[in-house]
Amino acid sequence: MSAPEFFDEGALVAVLTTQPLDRALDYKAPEGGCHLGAFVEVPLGPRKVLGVIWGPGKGDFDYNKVRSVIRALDAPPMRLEMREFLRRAADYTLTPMPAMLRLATRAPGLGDPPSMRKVYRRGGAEPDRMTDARRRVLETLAEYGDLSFTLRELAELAGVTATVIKGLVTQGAVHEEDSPRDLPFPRLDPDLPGKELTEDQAAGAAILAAAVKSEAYGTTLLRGVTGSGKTEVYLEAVAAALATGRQALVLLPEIALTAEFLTRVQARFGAKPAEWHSGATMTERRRIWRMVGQGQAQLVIGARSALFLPFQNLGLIVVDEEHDTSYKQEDGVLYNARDMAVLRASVCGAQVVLASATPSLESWSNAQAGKYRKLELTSRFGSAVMPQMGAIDMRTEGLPSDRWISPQLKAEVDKRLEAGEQAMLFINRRGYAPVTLCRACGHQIGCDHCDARMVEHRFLKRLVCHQCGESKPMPEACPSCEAEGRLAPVGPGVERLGEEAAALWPDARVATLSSDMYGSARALKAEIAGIAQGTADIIIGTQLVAKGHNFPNLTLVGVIDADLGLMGSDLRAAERTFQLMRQVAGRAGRADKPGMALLQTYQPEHPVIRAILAGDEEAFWSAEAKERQHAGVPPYGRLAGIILSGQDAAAVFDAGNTLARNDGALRAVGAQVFGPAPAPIARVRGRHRVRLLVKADKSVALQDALARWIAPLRLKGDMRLAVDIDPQSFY
DNA sequence: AGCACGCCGACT
DNA sequence: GTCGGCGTGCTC
Repeated sequence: MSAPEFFDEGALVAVLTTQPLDRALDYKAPEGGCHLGAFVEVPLGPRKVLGVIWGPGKGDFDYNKVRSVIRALDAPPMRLEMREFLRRAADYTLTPMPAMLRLATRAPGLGDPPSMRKVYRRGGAEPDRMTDARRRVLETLAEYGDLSFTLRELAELAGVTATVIKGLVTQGAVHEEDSPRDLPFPRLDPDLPGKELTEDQAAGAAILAAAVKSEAYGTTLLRGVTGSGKTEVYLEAVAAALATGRQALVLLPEIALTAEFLTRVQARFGAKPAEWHSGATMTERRRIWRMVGQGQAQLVIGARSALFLPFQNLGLIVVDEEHDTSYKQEDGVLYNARDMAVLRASVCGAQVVLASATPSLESWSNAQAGKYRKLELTSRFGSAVMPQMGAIDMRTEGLPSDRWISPQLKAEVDKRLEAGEQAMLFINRRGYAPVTLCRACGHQIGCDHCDARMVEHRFLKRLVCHQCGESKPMPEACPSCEAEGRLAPVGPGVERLGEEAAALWPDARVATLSSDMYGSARALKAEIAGIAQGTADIIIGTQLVAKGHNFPNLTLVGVIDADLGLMGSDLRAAERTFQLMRQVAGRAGRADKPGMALLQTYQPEHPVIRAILAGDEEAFWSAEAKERQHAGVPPYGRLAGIILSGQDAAAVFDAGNTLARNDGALRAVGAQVFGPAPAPIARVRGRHRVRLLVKADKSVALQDALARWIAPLRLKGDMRLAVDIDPQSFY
């Protein structure tokens, strides 16, 4: 027995709102009735709130008190598969449904009638007098044929003021009309010839295209080293989806690198796709949300939240750089976009492509177990080869404590400079120095709100907390002992490395790339594009440069501190270091020149460093898999974090202890609790945080047990509890 | 999330 | 008396 698809006026309907209520509420269907899944406006207390018709009403509320839905909004109803996706995502992440629904309704003016704007095109009449300015306007319009423009566009193109155009409108020579502001995206043409593919790539593309055409769920792990043409291959899967009239979504981890990507999409399909990210304006967001819902955006390139757009006919989701940690949302609703992509695809019968040169151990083991199809691209495009890799043993380099570029690395950079090639020095630390120490009393400057140290940013002339974003001017005197002029930077950051490089190579052009040094993503994109064209000889960069940019003239990558990330208790530390090193190394020698990658390390015999140098990925993954299997941790066991936070440290800890003591629901399924312990970030914006870790066997229905476990806990005051399924950060 | 209700301490 | 703190509970 299936739910009715339509409810007549006055019928009882259950409405899920975006307000944090724990269940749907009954309402009467509005005048004219409403569809199942319809976006509606309902009265809630004194307010009007957004909701979705979730099903027939339960009828367990005093009928006389049931109020009516105000109106159904002008948007296609939420599809069954979307509701199913939200429900299952909520179950998996233990997120309340309203919070899940909020993710799916993140578009402003969702119910507003289409907003209009004035556009201008050639009118039938001729102006009474012809002037230079008027002629330019008419010529511009003639040049572009039937197209129409906004006032501003036309004025700019013709080089006239708005007054001139308005004058022509009164004469009838230019026609003014209203047009919907939210325009459909230009059609993408999947039949345009793509880049020529190698045999290897063509075979992979054919497999993916066939999978997409099956219109059934399936996940493929697409593995290929940098430059192996992963993008070209999965764009053929996109082409297959578009050719069968279905929509496609490409998720990217870092919005800063979409410029290059968009160019490639445009080259393949002849037009730009929709671009969904946090920096988009309200207007853009609304346009994309609407057009996706009307099927008039065929392809969306986006950050993780694009997963919650109202696709009508989704056939393919690509998760590029699937191992990237930024796919894990770390505040608000805690979800991993990679996993949710697989869930969404399985619900709507779409294909997933997880693309990476260095997959996560999770995906690797799923492929190994046969749950995912495995596709490998082995040959590199063109004549480039993988770089020659080597370690620099820092124990024998004898560097002073305020210098980080070893003589050996310097010598190699010198060679590149002489040859007119580019070198990159990589360090995964933003700012100037990670620690500011008082030489008089030993005090380290920390954040007033968090338990993190403040990082000096000389570029901004401030101390910045990388945890909460708090910043303050660099003080003259020590805040603890008030000694003046004794504060000293300790340790390297990307800015300080840039300084050292500028001193070592005074005649070279040194470019320092760090996300916080550019006012906007646009400025950063422009800088990166410039560097690729050769505006710098030495590139100093953070994380940012490890991600997918193509620098054709780059032949040397030096990793300043390859040991960063090998320390600590993070279960994924080794995996992450391995991935990062491989990616950085992949930057070198992409085009027609052989590359070299040098890792500065104090522990050259460490298994991770050795695996990287040997280039033996299978050996690394097998060893790492064995370790995790032995420890019973993901992906061979299950982990969940419980984070309690509040103003009162003692109360938060007490609540944690209460939870830990009453762990019957967990023991019943054989799960263990560890903690409470101070959370990885023990204090954020003045709130104390305590974490418990729950570890269980892979076969355990962990979410159910967790829900039963935390249900009896009554949180007082401002205390909050968040469940983090599959936590990513451990320190 | 808001907002009302209600139960205690400090004031005109 | 009553103003206002914020803990508790409700919203169809």
